[in-house]
Amino acid sequence: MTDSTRERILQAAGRVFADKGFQAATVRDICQEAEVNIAAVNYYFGEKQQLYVEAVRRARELRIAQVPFPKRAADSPPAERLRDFVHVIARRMLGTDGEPWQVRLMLREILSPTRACEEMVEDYFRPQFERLLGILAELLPDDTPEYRLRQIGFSVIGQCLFHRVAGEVVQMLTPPDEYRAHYQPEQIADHVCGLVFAALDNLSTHSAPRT
Amino acid sequence: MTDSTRERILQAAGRVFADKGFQAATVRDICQEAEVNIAAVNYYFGEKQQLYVEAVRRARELRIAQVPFPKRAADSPPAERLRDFVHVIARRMLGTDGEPWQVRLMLREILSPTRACEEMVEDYFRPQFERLLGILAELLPDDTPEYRLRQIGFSVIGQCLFHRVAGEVVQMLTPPDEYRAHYQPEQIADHVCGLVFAALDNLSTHSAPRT
DNA sequence: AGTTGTTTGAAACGGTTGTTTGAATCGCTC
DNA sequence: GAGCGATTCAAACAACCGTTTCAAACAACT
Repeated sequence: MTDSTRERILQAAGRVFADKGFQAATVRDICQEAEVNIAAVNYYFGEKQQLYVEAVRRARELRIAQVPFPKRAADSPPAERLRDFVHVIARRMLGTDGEPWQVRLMLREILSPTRACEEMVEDYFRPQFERLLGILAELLPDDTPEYRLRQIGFSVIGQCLFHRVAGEVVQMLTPPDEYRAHYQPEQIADHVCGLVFAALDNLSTHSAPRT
Repeated sequence: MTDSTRERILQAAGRVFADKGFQAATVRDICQEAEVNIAAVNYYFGEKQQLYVEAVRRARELRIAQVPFPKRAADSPPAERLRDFVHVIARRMLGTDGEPWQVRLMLREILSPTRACEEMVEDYFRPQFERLLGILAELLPDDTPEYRLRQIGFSVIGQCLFHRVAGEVVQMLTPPDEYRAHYQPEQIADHVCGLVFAALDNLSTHSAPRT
């Protein structure tokens, strides 16, 4: 919001932490990026660790604001709501709109959680995941056990997150023109939707899953 | 193989690099873990960077040796070969047999590739991925385009890798008893197989994928 | 035993780190 | 404009980093 010194430090810290990690990022790097004196970090945040925690929080806030959920009637068909959901999380994770450091910083926390992670899970991931489970419950037979809903939910998220985690390896394994043609966020979301819908169709008609 | 100084350094380096990252891991940490003098690192590897590269390579070699592919007739049904494949990569990524630092070190390379990554992709990921594509080609209609095979292949791997990347977050989002009951590597593999087989069934009967 | 090349050891080097200091500067009220 | 708290600045601090040094210990062969 305000373009104050404190805010400039927070965003510069986000960028530097995101592509170097906590240890490798130096407060001198961050302060140079923010065009601020070195002592400002200790003045505003006390220590490097605290700056990191607040930078992670800010990254999450900015990212959510950039790609909000579309307004849609709560009684629209569940298939449509699932499609919306996948597209939104794909764009949040992979989208080139906004700045990439925000998601990369969050990803670091997912991979090796620090103190900053608990807050991110409770305030952000959990409500989002509950929303997904609600949609899946409508698409599957009523007797589907909770644990299967969760497993399928993780499969949906996992397929999207994979391209954020392993994007560079995906690029090495895919011919360059094919990569450019088929690995935009929207297309990945479409593919995930297609695969999941196909599976759900089958799972809800043949009620017993394969063993 | 040999329990020489050099080998002890390599494995200690793997452990320390895996849970601290390249920068945060100090050669003093590594040498203390390996019970060798600090100078030994420079004697055997010249510099820290080179030690890192060789530690990543050793991690991969050890991990592959621990969970080999099962011998199976090449003309066995493709569905069976897919099941084998998923179970092997799930056990390699998530399995508690062997030591966990090996996979975590490889994961760091996937997330932010350094020089050590190219070799890992070409020698390990690419042949493994090609094997998967070959199986998928047998399970899908002949006119399925290459790019769709690859997308589905990434979906298979993505669902498994997710539990390695976000395992700790999954644990936070799942009731403890449910987690213990349903998130062992074998069960995750079974779930992925179930979902993928259900989708493939549907995609190969209704030849045109949903748009 | 003596010689040669390889491996280990303790100590030190220069450089960078996070953090602190104390003075200088700003923004404001009386 | 004097006073005062909030903010910025250059400089320095001790601690730690990767790397080097060089002598001691070892192994193998004549």
